[in-house]
Amino acid sequence: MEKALTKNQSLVLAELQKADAPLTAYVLLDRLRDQGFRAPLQVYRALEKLLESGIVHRLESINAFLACAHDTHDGHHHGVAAFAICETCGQVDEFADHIIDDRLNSWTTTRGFRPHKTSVELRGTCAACVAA
Amino acid sequence: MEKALTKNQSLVLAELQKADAPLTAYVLLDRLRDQGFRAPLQVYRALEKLLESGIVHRLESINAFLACAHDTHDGHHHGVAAFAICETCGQVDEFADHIIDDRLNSWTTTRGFRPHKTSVELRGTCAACVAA
DNA sequence: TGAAAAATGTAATAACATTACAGTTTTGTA
DNA sequence: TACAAAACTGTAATGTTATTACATTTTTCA
Repeated sequence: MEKALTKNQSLVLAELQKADAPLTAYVLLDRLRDQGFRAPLQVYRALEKLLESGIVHRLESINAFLACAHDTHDGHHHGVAAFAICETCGQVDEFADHIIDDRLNSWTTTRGFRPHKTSVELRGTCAACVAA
Repeated sequence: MEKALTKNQSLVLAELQKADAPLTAYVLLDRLRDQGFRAPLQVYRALEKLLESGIVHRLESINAFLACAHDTHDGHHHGVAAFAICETCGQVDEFADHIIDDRLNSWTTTRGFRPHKTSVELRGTCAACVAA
């Protein structure tokens, strides 16, 4: 069942959803000052919950956060999310590849490794910026 | 052709090679104080070069650095490196999977995305720590 | 040999994240 | 519905990771 979001969680999520690129915690803080945010922890705590429920992703390679591109209303897993991050324009493309999933599962199963959090991130230049 | 390492680069690499787990920049700094290191930048600058040449990897998800597990004497690429990071004992297993490579290449080629740096990181619990 | 490129040293600061402590709101249930 | 537990919030301080700025030295190589 869907857990309702608290006020701070909703505010953080809304900012991420209206942004067209990932935001850092401190940018979120700045953008939420008008809504009463005063300290980093307010942002980090909200993010923590949003990350847990998978509504938001953290891009490890750039310390930034992004609303999940998929419809989150359905509860199903869509495997490991991969991200193509354009270092020029900041746009991020989220995708899933079940074969990559399979390969990673195969590796972890064989080795007895219990994955907790997996990240696949490509940093580079998107087609539009390559053309420009 | 192989570029010779400078003094600072050699010192940083040697520390990483003698460590049995990834080290952060500031841990490296502490361990190299006796060799004359005084400031973070000395570490970061050495790391920058070591990362460029692929002798060292950066683990994005834990902000730490690791000497490459492969023989670096041969100049060949071994595709994208994947890392299984045990959050309990800190040990890291580096592996490569050419099928994952293929899938990522396929995605980037199709989309016209030019990858600059790719990271695949699994954080979790290794077999030994699961057993314990 | 001498100019350009690369590397180094040091200080200061920026960017990202957590700990500690105090208080409030929500939730579930006796 | 009262009330205890759990979750959430607020604030300050601090810890951790990385970069900018500036001055100097060393290496490279034409």
